[in-house]
Amino acid sequence: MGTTQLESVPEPKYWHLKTVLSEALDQDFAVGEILPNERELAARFGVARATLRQALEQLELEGRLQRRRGVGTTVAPPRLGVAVGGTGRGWPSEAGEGWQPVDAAEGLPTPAVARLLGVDPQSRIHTVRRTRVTQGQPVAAELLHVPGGSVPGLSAIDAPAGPARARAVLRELRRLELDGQDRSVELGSARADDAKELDRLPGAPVLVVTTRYLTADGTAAVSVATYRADTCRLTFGDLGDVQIHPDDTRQAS
Amino acid sequence: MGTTQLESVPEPKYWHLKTVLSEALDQDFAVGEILPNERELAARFGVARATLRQALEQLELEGRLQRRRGVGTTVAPPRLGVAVGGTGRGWPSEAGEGWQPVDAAEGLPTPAVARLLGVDPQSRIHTVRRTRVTQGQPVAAELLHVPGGSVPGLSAIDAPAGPARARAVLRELRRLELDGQDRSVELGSARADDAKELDRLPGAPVLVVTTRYLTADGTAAVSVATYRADTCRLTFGDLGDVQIHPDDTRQAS
DNA sequence: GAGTGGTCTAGACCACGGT
DNA sequence: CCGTGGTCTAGACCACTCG
Repeated sequence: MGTTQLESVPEPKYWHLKTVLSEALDQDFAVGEILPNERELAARFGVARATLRQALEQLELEGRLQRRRGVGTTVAPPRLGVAVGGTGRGWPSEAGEGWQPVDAAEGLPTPAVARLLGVDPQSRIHTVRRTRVTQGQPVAAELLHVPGGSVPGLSAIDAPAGPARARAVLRELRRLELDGQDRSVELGSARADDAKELDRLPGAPVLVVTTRYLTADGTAAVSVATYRADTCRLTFGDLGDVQIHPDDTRQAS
Repeated sequence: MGTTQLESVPEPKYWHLKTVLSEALDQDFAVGEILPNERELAARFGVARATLRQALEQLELEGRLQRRRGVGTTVAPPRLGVAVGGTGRGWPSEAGEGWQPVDAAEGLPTPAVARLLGVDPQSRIHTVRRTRVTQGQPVAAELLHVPGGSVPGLSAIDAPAGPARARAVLRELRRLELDGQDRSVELGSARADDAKELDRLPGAPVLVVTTRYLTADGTAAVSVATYRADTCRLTFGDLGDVQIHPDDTRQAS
């Protein structure tokens, strides 16, 4: 009788821990505040550090925490709403939306890019690297692939490597008349070079946005942008303004 | 002299392991094939099981692997492209696109939902639960929130709990004239109930798609859909057909 | 019951950021 | 230099699936 049915379906420790921490974050901590270090938190909750870390990992994945080696764990601000534009907007903008051209180069496409572009894998393409910064924070790294054949003026570009060359390619690209766009979003993990641009460790979770730019002739360019999944909320339309608290967005009915 | 500079920037073991495994998956394994178990793989690569698991975790996050307790680790098929519709499509379809109504209930909104709907947190709303199935696989679980005030016929619904009631609410909803939509995508982790519908463990990575349905009167409904991040690629437009191999989509220029 | 992945422990050392 | 989070180990036990 007196026996209450405790843990009949024993919740994993890290899961329970995550819940407890999540509530503590809401109530007892302000954005930017530093949490006690992992060893102390683990001791305080009576678990191994690895278990505590599993809980922190989840919370970081949900955008609640930010961890930096050598510094500590801080409470993350709400995710930034970054607009990625509805279908059929237009060419990639130059200065707008925080995009910053980094460099451009010529080379062979990967099989997947060749397939997306609908070109011969052996044909040379131009690749523009851009970075997107919002409110001082790097949020995305992009590779924009343009087949040499789709833009006439491309081969004439003689700007030296660097932002100037990237801008030149983009300028040529915008001469074309755009018919529409195609977009897909999936989860990925940051490659070493992207991670560096995003100020994260390799393998960090990212949202990979693949965009096809279509003209009457077919696919004129393909962009693959990797957004920081921990700090970003991709918006299509006007939802960007609204504050969404990550944890109570969804509810049991 | 004879000393080659090995590991001058020592790559983490699990990262290197991931690369090796990734290549092995491309070359030596077919989709659906079962890998050796974790203990054997760890032994074969000379690492602790935890380290091996860290590599597997990443590969699963990228949609390359599928792990099921009691069964084993299998090679995952390419991600399913699931259409989530461009901005301004229309009301949620009933039978189309694999959506299946599950249930409907009345209750109070969470603060976040109330904010998205622009209603008083104390007002009662209807919540419809739906599941989306594609090619026999559950890919998404959705909660559709409808304020009682926005649809006149809603209070007259007397269908018993279950799919019939859900269909009734959707039917009433479709009477309204839709002005547009708003959408955002972010990373999250599956709540226990969603995880069950998606056939995953709680905490599994999901893509949370929040949609606002707008009429002349304001926000008529809000949908929060959680898609399996491991198996799904969300598509906006016509990109759904194209095969994208997860790993070589992005390249160094 | 045998075999699988999932959780957890108690340590150790490393890489990085600030002082 | 110290303190932080990041990696890694070698175990143990649990929960699940299936024959």
